[in-house]
Amino acid sequence: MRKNQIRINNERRILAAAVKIFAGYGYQGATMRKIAEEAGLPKANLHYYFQTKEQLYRRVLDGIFKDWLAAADTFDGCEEPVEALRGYIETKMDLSRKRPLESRIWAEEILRGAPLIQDQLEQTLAAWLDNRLKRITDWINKGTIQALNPRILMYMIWAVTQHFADFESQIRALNQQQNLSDEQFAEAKKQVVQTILKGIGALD
Amino acid sequence: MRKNQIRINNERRILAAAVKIFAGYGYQGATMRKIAEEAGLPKANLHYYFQTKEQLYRRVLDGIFKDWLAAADTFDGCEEPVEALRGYIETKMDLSRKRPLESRIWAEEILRGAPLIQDQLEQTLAAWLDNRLKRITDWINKGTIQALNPRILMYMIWAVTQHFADFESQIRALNQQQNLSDEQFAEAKKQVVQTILKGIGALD
DNA sequence: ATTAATCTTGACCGTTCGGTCAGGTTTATT
DNA sequence: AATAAACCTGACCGAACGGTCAAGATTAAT
Repeated sequence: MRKNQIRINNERRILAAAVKIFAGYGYQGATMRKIAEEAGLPKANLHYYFQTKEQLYRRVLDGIFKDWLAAADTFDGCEEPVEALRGYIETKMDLSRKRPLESRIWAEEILRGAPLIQDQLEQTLAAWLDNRLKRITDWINKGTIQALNPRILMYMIWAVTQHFADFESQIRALNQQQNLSDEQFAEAKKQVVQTILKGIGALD
Repeated sequence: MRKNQIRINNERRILAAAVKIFAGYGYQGATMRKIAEEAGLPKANLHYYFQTKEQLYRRVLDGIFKDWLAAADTFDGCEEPVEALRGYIETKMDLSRKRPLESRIWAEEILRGAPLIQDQLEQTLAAWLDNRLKRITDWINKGTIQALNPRILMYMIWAVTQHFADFESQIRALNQQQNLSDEQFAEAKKQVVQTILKGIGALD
């Protein structure tokens, strides 16, 4: 057996359990006992791998942040606004649907004022955003999309794409107590892309 | 002095403090001690007016829900989609800007799966939404806006209008650590209205 | 086979939580 | 002025929290 395998396996189990519990109860509402129970390990064992609750939470947030940024590849891979934005919006919505727990943990952290990830927002995310804003500005200068504030466009895209994960329980309550089916979600994705692209003058 | 005035005054003080603390720390993170300190009252006094933390929280949520629905008046007052939707989006964004704490409390409750307000969502909000969906469907049938799923349109509007309150700390981190100025917010409002209305074929 | 390193865990600790309560004070009613 | 009702609050309670630790079990290195 590969060395460190025990550590690798147990850290993975604990992190998976932590995602579930942090998403379901929030940082304060989550307890090390609940996470331990979900992971099927004694509580003291969690503290062997992650010294404090905050360290465990930080590791969870780090993983989410990486996925968040990785979703940007689609944006960069295309030259024209229609493909780039469609790809980015669809990737982001798919990510929110596939991993709603992570989306909710992120949302709660921001809601609480981003006490632990402010630095990453101000540095990594701000730099990431600046690069994309330049590309949007280029499209505006070329006349491919209409004149607008690119920053606000990105906020709109983030808002809509994450809404379907973060407000899932509200959407479910308004959808005969059923989660969106794959068909409904595909329709939503299509309409979101259509509305935004048309709304910025990239279509029609 | 009007009778009950003491109760009225103190309940108001406690509710105002509770909004601040619940918004800043979440339901679990908020403590009766913090709320009491914020209100400038002994903790035992809070329990005299609100027997439990959950009852206090419910009263806060009730107040938020009423404002939420009241913002719909603009939607109903206008016949044509451009005025109705512009009015609704602007009212909703103004409300989020004026009372971001309430918006965040609502968002956190939904994030946690709406444990306390599921009934209100499934009944009051669902009925409210159905009426508005009918009006949107009428516009589609008249050809005033293009064919789309009205439910998804409403989700998009909710997502974007609340984003500026709920994700304020993220927006601030990406805006040179400054909250949006009144001018920036007015620009955002204008662009959101423009993009959505154009995106559904109500403009141009 | 022996030693060292890593892993496991029940029992325990100080702190803080939501909530209670008795007894005093203030306000309203007659 | 007397009584009742409403209001106030320091001290306290059991439960649950994050975290610790010593001692044993397992795995890796020699």
